[in-house]
Amino acid sequence: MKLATFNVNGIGSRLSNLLEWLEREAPDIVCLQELKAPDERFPAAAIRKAGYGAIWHGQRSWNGVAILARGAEPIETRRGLPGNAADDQSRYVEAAVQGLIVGCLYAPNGNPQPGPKFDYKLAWLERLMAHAAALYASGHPVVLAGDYNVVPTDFDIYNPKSWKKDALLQPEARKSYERLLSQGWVDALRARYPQERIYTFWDYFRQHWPRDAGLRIDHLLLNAKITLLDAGVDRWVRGQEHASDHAPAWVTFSIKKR
DNA sequence: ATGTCTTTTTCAAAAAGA
Repeated sequence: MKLATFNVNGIGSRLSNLLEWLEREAPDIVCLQELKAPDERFPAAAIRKAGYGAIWHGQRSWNGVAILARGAEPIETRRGLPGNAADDQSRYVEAAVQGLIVGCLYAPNGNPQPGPKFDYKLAWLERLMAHAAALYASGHPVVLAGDYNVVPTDFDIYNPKSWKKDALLQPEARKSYERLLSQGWVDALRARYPQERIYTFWDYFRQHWPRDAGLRIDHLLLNAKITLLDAGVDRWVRGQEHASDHAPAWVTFSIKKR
């Protein structure tokens, strides 16, 4: 089983890149973030034609998340994180698919910090943590995949110097991610590559992609019911014409029998 | 401070978020 997460940065302008990637890599399950489209503009027909069932939680202009399943229909188990009924940003959707629970998330960026956006980010991560604890303990195999907007350590960025004040590197955000992991989750990319630098995002500025000046902010977290087989990043997608600023990250795994 | 891209309002150019 192969599950991938891909921040597309606009499903409307990225559809051809997405379809080419789906055809070439054929992941079984896909988590998408930053659709930047309301529900009625999700390209369900094109995705179905590519062989995928889908659920989505869109929003005009910003955010938006979706879960795709090759040759199957994801069964939605949740839309939106619990814990704040007033939160109307589309950043979480969850489904039962292929025998596991998949949580697809797009954490707040949090810039500028300090400020209300950073406060919202930390509060959102707290809510994620509370829900993740319940999922972890549910007895089901669970994968939590998406754009966490957290660079976990200085080893997860080409050079932290110019990002020291960025919300993605703040100690509070890093502590949140660390506390989440301490519930028992396996960070698939780091587990697979303990000694290598591995990135999932290269911003559009300052020639970051040609210089391989990347950040690791897209993460795939596995609970104890899942056995990690392999993981990686489809870097070729970032090198395409008209690419998103993120590349897809993926994991292959099996589900434990007991 | 800057860099670049996407979306929205509105139908060109600029603002805002990332």
